[in-house]
Amino acid sequence: MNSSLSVSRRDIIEARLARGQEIVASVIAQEFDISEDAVRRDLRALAAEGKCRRVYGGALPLVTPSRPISERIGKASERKMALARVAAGTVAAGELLFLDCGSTNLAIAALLPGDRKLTVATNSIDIAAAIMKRGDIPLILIGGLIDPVVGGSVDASAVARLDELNIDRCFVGACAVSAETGMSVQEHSDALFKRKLMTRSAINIVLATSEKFEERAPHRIGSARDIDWLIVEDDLPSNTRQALAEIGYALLTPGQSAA
Amino acid sequence: MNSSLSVSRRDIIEARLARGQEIVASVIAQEFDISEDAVRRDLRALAAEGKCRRVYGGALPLVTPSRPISERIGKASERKMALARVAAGTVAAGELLFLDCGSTNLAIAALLPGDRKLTVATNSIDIAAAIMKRGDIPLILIGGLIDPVVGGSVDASAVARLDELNIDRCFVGACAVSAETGMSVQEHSDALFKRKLMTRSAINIVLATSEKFEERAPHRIGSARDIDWLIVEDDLPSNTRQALAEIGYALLTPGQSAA
DNA sequence: TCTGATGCACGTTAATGCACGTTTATGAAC
DNA sequence: GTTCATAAACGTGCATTAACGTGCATCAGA
Repeated sequence: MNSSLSVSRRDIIEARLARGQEIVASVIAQEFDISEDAVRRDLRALAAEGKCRRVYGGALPLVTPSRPISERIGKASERKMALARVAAGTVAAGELLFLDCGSTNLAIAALLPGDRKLTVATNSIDIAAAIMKRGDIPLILIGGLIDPVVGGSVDASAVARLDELNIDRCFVGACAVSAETGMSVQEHSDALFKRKLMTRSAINIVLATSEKFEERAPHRIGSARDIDWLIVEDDLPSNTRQALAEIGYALLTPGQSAA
Repeated sequence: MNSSLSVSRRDIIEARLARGQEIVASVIAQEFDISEDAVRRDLRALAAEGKCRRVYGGALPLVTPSRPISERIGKASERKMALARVAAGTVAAGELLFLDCGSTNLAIAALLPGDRKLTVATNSIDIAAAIMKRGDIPLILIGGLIDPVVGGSVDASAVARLDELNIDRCFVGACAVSAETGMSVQEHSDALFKRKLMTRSAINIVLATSEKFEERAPHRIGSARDIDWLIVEDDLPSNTRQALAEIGYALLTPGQSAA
């Protein structure tokens, strides 16, 4: 790739930090095939410019509230970011990912590792914009008539396009989740799209903030046997968590993933 | 012909930079079988012209490859807005419009009248985002593999989708325009897409700021007989304007439209 | 002859990797 | 809970390599 120029390498690191990603020195060293000394020098320089916070083992983005406000406004809460970070950590090199519509999945777009030859497909305009802004991940857009509520295409034409993809890992959005009724969404066509989508993916993952367990929605898209992982927050009540586990949901949480 | 050879090499480097590619001096030297000194001289000259950023080992495009289009969004200058206003004024009620990729067309998205039962189709992520943000115009998105330079899908899959649309009025983007060579763009696949696009639309309109007449681009997309209107700025030199008119371009300008 | 592009020689500078001693985090032993 | 050992990460200095700019000679085309 474009690793031959040291300045562009520093630009790449800076872009990742600006995106909110953590930088691990040893990972960068391996990715660009240079010694960790060189990486440390880059990180030191970036920290000197105030672009990041230097920590033992790498660098952290500084969460300045002064960043483009428009970017932060609609941006996911810290809790969604935590779920997204777990989700981004599950991806394997070379996979074709699908990011379904949804604000939590939008957070994933910014946090995906940039060094694993991933490809991202999506039907969401916002997620497409986020991936394109990164510039380091090939993007396949699923077109069709845009549903203004969903913020992406979920019509028959979009469903038809799914047959052209062999998805490795799919992050499915859901409006409401419960142990009893499974996962549901508001729109009928959205539900049709998601059901088809899950059949086209080897691995299906749903991210659900704790609010999702309070919500109800009319159109069911599936239950435990349809997905491989359910990523939930640390504060989800243990009885809810137990109920989910008994029905067969494989749970992941930020706390457990950090360990 | 030595000098013309040299010029063409520099043009090639410049075109690559314009496409967002990074330039490695040693690679160029080997590719053209010249010494690195000559390459460095080229890069120094380009940097002096403000065409690139000189770095140790080569050169980087000024706008980082990651955000080619999104950077330009901000400066949808008043001049582009003026062209876009003329364009938006041409639409008739009930039409299916197509907004091709391009910052000028992005400006149209915000200026379209909201009360004429329009439908908008586009292959541009940024334009889709703009239309969706309005919320008052139905939107059809053309999907496919996203070309990061173009900022939208222009691959074979996108071209195939065009057959499903009967477009009433299409605003086609162009990188370079001239009376002699017609309208051209940087990317090959983009050119293929635009040529097909124009055959699917009853009316084709191109918006060209005056800079477009100074630019050159490799891939021709058409000439006077392929479009119905060419919208240009008021300050376009009258000899250029006359040359265009003689060849058969039907011109529209903000001044004339205001009258 | 003149111009401009080129390649080469020269001293200079930037980026890197390695060696060295120091600091930090972690976990086991007490 | 404190102490201590250990390994990983750290910073610094240094040598090496690649790229740099400049000046100059050369060569082809005008």
